[in-house]
Amino acid sequence: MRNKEQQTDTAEQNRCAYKIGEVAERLNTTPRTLRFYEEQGMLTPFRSAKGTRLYSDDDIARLEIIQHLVRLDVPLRTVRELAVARPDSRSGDEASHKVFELLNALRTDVENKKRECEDAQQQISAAMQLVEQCFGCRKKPTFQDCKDCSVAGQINRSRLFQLIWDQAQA
Amino acid sequence: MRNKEQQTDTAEQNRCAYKIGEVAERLNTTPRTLRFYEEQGMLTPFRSAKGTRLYSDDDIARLEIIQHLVRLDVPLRTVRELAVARPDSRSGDEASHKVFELLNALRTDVENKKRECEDAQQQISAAMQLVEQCFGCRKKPTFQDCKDCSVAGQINRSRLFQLIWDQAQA
DNA sequence: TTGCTCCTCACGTCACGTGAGGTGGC
DNA sequence: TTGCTCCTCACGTCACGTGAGGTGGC
Repeated sequence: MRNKEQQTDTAEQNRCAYKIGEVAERLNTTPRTLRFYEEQGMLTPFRSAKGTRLYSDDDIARLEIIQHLVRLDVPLRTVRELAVARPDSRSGDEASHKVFELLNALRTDVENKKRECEDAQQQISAAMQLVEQCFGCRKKPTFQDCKDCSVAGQINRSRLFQLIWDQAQA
Repeated sequence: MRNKEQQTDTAEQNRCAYKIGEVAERLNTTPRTLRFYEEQGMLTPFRSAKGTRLYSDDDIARLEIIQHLVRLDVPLRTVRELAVARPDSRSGDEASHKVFELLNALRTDVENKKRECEDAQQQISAAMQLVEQCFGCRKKPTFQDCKDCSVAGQINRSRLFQLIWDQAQA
């Protein structure tokens, strides 16, 4: 690594150094979460002489990716595995196969999650249509009072609605 | 409620009473999770004389709905709110408006989650295509050795790939 | 000096996981 | 009796949330 490159690297790290509060607000999260990611070795922001964390644009990009994965219930452990697979490998071939496997597993997880979302959307829509039919109803919402209502006969149109409509809880 | 109906109710509860192990296996979960849902007041399975939990078909249907919602990161608190909104209301109108609001909030959450999945699918596909290009590469996966590779120039095709490819971690 | 953000412990929470030690039916 | 499942504590874990008490620049 030549001297010129090192200078550029340092310059890029110092340029655009944001404090934890700004970064948290920008990423719609909390300082505690950013400190936690650091605790877990997900990234190591630069520190000022007094110890204040200073995040570069690269750090922020990294955090955004972590956020995306975390929102899809990817454990931080897996995120870290993805991040270290390449530097921990001895050749491009080894690195790429490791990463490919991780990404492949991730892909099926995301596919399944998406399907769950689509199923839930169906359930929610159906349940909302049923619930709307009770707007303005003055009866008490009990098994007895609803027994002969037309809504009662449609319960099986949504499993989610069965949870809502369910008979007395002990 | 007439005598005949009560008999039927009791019969239905006793009929098809599964033990916790069977139920856990069928729902692809653990006995501990089912006990936890009970602790949280999500359902109250019947007990045998010796204390063994016996789950009815209705209990299982209820558990399946809870599982769906939990997988979408719906807090158990919210699931419980959905379940108690109706019995806790004084009229069908009140119940339906409460439930409608809860379902409406849930719908937007699920929509957002689905969008996150779709975005992630794009990222993952793009990252996999890039990673495949490193299959068979004998170089060391370092900044220096990869600098002039054609893959290095495509990093910006996937933000996820940037996490994988990222320069040295401190 | 006041107000704001930053820092490091450190305990709390939520949805379970994981033994520890004991009971009960075939 | 052996093997299997069930039970109730109760502590551990993961991804943070939430004060507690103190420092630092405008």
